[in-house]
Amino acid sequence: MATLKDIGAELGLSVATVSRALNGFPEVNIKTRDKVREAAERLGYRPNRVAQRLVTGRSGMVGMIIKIRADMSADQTFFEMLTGLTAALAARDVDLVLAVDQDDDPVLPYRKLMERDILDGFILNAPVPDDPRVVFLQEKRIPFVMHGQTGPDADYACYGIDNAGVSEDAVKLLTSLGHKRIALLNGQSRYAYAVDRRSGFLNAMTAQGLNVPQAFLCSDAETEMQGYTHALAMLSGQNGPRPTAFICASTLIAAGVMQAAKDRGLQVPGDVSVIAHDDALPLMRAVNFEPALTVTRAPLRDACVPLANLLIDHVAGAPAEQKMDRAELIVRASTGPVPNEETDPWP
Amino acid sequence: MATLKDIGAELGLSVATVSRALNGFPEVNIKTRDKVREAAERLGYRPNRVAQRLVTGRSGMVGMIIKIRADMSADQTFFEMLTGLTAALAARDVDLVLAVDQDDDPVLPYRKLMERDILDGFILNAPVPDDPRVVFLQEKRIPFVMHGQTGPDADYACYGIDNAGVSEDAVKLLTSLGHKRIALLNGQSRYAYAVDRRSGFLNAMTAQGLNVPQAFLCSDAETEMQGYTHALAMLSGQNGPRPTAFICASTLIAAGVMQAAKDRGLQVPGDVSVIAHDDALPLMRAVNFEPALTVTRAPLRDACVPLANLLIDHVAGAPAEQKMDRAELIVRASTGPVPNEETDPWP
DNA sequence: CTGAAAGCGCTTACAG
DNA sequence: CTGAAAGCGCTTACAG
Repeated sequence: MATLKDIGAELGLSVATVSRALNGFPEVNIKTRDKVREAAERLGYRPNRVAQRLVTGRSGMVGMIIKIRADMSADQTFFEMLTGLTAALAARDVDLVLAVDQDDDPVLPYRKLMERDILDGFILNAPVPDDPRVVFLQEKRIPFVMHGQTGPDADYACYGIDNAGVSEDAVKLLTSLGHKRIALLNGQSRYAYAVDRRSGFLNAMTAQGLNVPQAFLCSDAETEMQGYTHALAMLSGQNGPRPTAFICASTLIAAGVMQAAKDRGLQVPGDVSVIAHDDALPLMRAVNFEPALTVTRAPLRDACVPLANLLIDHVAGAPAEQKMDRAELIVRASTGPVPNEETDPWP
Repeated sequence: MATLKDIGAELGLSVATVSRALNGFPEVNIKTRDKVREAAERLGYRPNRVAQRLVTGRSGMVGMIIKIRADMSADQTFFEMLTGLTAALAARDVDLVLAVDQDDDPVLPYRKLMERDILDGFILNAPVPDDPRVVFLQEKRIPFVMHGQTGPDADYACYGIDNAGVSEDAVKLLTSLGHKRIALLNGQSRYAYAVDRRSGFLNAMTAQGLNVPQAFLCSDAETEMQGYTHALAMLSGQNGPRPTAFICASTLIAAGVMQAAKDRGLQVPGDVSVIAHDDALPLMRAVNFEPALTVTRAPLRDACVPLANLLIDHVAGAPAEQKMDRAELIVRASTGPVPNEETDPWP
């Protein structure tokens, strides 16, 4: 393995100059710089990360701790994040170390990893209200970034989409189509995103002068089966009027809803409109739905770049930054005008 | 953060002596050693891994590349391995870096990671015949360990269970109970373990003088649904005689088989015996089956310790070693004597 | 614009 | 049994 010294010897330059040239320091003579780069290329030089890390005092590694749930519906999400984060971090020469949380105490795995003293910071996900991990890491002054929006008052680095906005966009689209009886099939209420989606939904409905019966709200695991079960119950009409539209927390839930509509003999979007939030997971493409699914779209993988950059910059000393993006509304074929009550098979 | 120098200053010793004491070198005076250790403890000393790595020339990190399949049945397995490997490696101060294989070329992700020049070696799994990853890594002289047995002639580090033996044990148990018509619901035939299970099965049957009709052999994804479907077909009796016993590649498949038996109105083990290989995944416990499942048992997590140690020793210069364990046969309630042909509901 | 030097925190021959 | 010294490969003030 070629080192700076080898290049220096080759060119009759000091390692200092070689280092500066390779790192693009402006004071280096441009001809020198080019000579150095050419030699580095030719000798197959690659910087020794460990040496760089020793001198900069950073390990170049960040950690992520994943919680294993019996609910395996999170897996696609996990692999998608893993793929994206690995790439986004690698682009800045940072490696990701994973650990599995097997404990009841949510803070313990973070403590254990820090004791090994090899990490510069952490990436957290699935924030909950008053997240104990946040309290712990802030107290220990350990850099981290949170995936997910925990409110504008967050005093730590975080990136996420505007989840209240997701619900607002869906409600606006549906009400513009005349829908009044709109159901929300939400994610589990212990997660911040589900809380935000719910409040965004209720606020938007209220703003339209619409009232939401309790029976139109549910929070559950994001599986196809849950979507199916809840939609089937709501569409039975046994607990009062049926919804004419569903806002689904995920495309997986939407798949269940569409099956339920079918099993009830209802057309989408003729009788029932369906809109879902789309994390753009490769195995569940909204365009391939029949009919193609209207979505609020925010590819999970896209979140990885800001997450990686926020964390790396923060580790390097930049202040903790909060960043939020708005999901994109993509209208496809699963949403349509509210059905005419006269042609409604279950008036 | 306290350093060796700090401890030396505290005690009036050189960093060399402190280093030796902490690393348990035999030449150090025992009193000195104890003093040093006490001071290290008191000052909260923890060695700087990066510095250690620079001087030893190793990164202290190994990689694993995971392939993402549409077939999500592998997930439990993945998380189980991740958990076990992380722990087993951490016990020897090695970190695991994960990457996701998104490419068609199975070798590309290994090449990419090596170019980043941060890994000491790799852990591979799911070997296939003439594995191209093995060819590549051997050619580049990159240390690795394979999870899975690829034959006694392997000239690289590997650890796995005796998969032919798994089938042999199952066949021996079942034939000792009088079974002659035994079906094998195997994993996908592109994997080495499935090949070994199959040949072990056929050899053991032949050794008993028993013949296996083609209809009693199948290779498929290891899902409950596949177990259900194949068992249901075999138990229909439409393609010739029904099997009286099933050997299943996994407990998940066995769950499907037991459901199929139930749906056909058959008792386990009265009419049909079921035995499965059990990786001891936490979410699919063989003891909780109804009836409790007879298994060949080899907890996946147990494999992680030898894997980690084989790799780390190999990285440190030890020769590549092949190690194989035998699964444990645990007889529970799902296997019983072959049914009397007279009482057999479908003779 | 470039170089000599110090230093990051450790390990390990080499002396004594 | 212990210490002084060199060195792992880099970065970065400090001189010139």
